Amino acid sequence: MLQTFVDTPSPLTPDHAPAPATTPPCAICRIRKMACCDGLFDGSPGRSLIKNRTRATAARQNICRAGEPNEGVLVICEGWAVRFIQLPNGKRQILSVVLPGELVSPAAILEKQSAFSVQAVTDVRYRYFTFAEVRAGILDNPALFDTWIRLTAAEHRSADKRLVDLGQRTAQERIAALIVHMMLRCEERGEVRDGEFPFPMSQQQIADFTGLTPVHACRVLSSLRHRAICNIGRGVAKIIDRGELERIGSFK
Amino acid sequence: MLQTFVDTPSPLTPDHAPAPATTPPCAICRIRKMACCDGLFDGSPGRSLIKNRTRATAARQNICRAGEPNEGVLVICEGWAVRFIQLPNGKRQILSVVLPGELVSPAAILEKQSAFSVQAVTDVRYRYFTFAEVRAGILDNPALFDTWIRLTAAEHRSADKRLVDLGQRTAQERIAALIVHMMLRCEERGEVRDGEFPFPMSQQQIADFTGLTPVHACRVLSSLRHRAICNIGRGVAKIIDRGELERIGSFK
DNA sequence: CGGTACATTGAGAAATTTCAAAGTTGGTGG
DNA sequence: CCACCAACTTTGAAATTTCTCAATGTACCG
Repeated sequence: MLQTFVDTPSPLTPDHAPAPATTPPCAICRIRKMACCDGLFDGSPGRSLIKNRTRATAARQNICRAGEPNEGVLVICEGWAVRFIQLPNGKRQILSVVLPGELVSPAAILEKQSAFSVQAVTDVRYRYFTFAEVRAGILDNPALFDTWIRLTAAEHRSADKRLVDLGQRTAQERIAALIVHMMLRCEERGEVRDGEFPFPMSQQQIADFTGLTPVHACRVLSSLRHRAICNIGRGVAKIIDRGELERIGSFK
Repeated sequence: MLQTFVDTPSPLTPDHAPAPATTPPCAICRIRKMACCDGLFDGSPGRSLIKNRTRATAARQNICRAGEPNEGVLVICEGWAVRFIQLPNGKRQILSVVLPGELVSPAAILEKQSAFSVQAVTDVRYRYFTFAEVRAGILDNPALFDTWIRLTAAEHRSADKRLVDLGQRTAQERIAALIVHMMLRCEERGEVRDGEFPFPMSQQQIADFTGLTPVHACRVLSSLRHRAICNIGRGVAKIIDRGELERIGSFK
């Protein structure tokens, strides 16, 4: 797995080759300045990230499963991951998409047992912080406390928005909203060029996120493509008519 | 049940009409021992609830609206309330049902501007704590910190469950899940007798919670009634076949 | 009483799912 | 380099779920 990650960067990994896991990756982390881990931990030498090894999981593999004891607080260093809940009948709901530099779930930071699973969308590099580190960091440092409050509140607002999405909006609106949302997040990271950005989610994953069947997700994507609004496929999203896409995807 | 409201004026009352309550309400609060406010604040005399007035809002009126500056941290003292988001097109999604003794949204505890609205389902009595009180309380007292963490994590797990509900389950399953969920919460409060408990939500509210139309919610409720599973109406839920209801409502 | 909000019912339309089959893609081993 | 395999995507047709519109019935309140 690790070998896969180091030797065969997927088409979606940045031009700069990913660091081998033995190099302190945070030192060269492209998004370190915007990453939660930077604000949360790099300041205190004793708790610096650098001494923690990263791990890797190949695309489409699970990083952790609901019900397993948590190893600590999970942060994605590189690649896309999704947080999801699997039902006994085989259906699953993707709860959120996690990008590099983000905590997988700020609100679940002290949960000893996870209520959700996490899957790698692309090849992913990630690391854990121990509960003790995180708890002490937050209680020691009021600024960290506020940062963490802000992250938790943001995650919560985002969950509320998703509820509105799933409860009140059509298939097309949900898919457009997902594309717009990912576009904005990629834009912040400087990953959008000529209206194109990495979009590694499969149609099955898009369906699991939006609460649709893969077949219907495919039809909606075809329709968006056919109407020259955007073209999603092969790991890349190309936005053609941004105004129209945002109009469809925004709350009405 | 809410005799104190008889003397509050008609439904045309301004939303923030204060309750006439001269009695310190927490002293007689039936659910005080299980309420978040008891654990969070009653211990410290300087911040005791007792000196804060409660306010009242009549059934079907809004307690606060999204976008308005928050007055503080909202706790429901008596009655049912719902947290919701209203879309410009008139649709709305109910995010959660809040019962007496509960914080309206633990994760939003320090948000100066609310992202959601709150509506009274029944006549409701409630109060605010100031941000300063809450923040100081949490930072001063590690036990409170942990309590609050737990509340936030629970709210978050609940939001995730609702996402699964809205994304993956049928109308009948969602409605059954709502009924079972409220039954369990009422059971904890000792409000279930002979399979009956208060259920003041209108069909419109049930629909807004489950992401259905009121007409379809009505059909599902009729079906449950017709099949002798449960009978929802006139503010009361009567559970007839609990096993079957739980089977329908639980994750499959 | 009379009105208003809420609940129920029917019929047809629209959105989404299901099932099934065929086309594509990318990776693997010969 | 090619053939093959597995996973993913696309398309069609029919079934199902849910919505919309419209009309009627019912409870509660002043």
